[in-house]
Amino acid sequence: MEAGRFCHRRKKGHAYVSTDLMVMLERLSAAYGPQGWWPLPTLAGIDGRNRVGYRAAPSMPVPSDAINASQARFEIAVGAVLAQNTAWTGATKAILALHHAGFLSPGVLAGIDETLLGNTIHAAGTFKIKARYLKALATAWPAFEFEQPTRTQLLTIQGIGYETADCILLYCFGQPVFIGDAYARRILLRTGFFSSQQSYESTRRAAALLLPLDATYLAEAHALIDEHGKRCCRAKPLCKACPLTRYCLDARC
DNA sequence: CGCCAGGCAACAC
DNA sequence: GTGTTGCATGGC
Repeated sequence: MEAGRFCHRRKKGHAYVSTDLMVMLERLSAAYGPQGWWPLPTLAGIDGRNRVGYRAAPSMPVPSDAINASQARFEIAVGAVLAQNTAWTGATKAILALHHAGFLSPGVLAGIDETLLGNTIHAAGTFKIKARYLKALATAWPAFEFEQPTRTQLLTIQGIGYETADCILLYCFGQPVFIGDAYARRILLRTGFFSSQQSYESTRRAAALLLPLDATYLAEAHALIDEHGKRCCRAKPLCKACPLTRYCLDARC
C-alpha cells in the first residue's frame, strides 16, 4: 500500500470488486490521511522523543524481519493495555515513563513491584489494575517469541479481552483481524451495515467478510474508524463535518 | 462542571 | 450471551 493512500480491491474470482465498506474507508482515508498508529519507531531508537502526533505513514503490522521487531511487538502490546479506556495521550506518557525507568522489557517488567509500576504508569488512569495487567502480560510474553500466540491464549491473560487480543494479533503479529470496537459498531450501525446493535464478536466477523483479508489494510482501517468516531461519529454526532453523510442513515445527519 | 478517551474483570441473570 | 459496575487520569 502506498503511503498516504488507502485503496484496495477485494479479489473475487478473476475480477476485483470493492465493497461499500471499502468505499467508505477510502473516503475516510481521503478525509483524514494516513493514521500511523503502529508500529511507531521503537522508543530505544528515537531516544525518548515523544511519539504523539506521528502521522507520516499508514498504520501497519510490525514486519517480521524488522531489526527491532521483538521490542516493537512488546511495546505495542504494552501500549494496547495502557490505552484501554484512556486517551492515547495518557497512554503515551505512561509508556514513555516505563521507557525512561528502564522497565520496558518482559523480563524487567515481570519482576517490578506492582505499586512502583502503578506509580510509573499513573498518567494512563486505572493504574493499579493496569499494573497488574502489565505484569501478567510480561509474564506470558516470552513464550510468544518462539511461537505466535493464538487468540485463545491471549484471552487467558488477565487484562486482555477481545479487543486487546485482536489488536495484538493484528499490530504485533500481522494477523488479518477486523477490530469490532465500539466505534466500528456505532459507525456500521449508523451507516446501515447493521439494523441493530451488535456485539464485538458479531461485528468482527461480519465486517471481515466485507474487507480484504490483509493485515496492512485492516490495521489502517481500524485507525481510520477510530479517528472518525472521535472526530465526527460521536455519541452526539458532528454531522456538519462528516465525510460520510451521503452513506449515513442516521436521522441526525 | 460533565463527558469521554485506541476496555476489562467480576458478577448477576 | 447480555447487562451492569468499578476502575482513574487528563483534555476539552
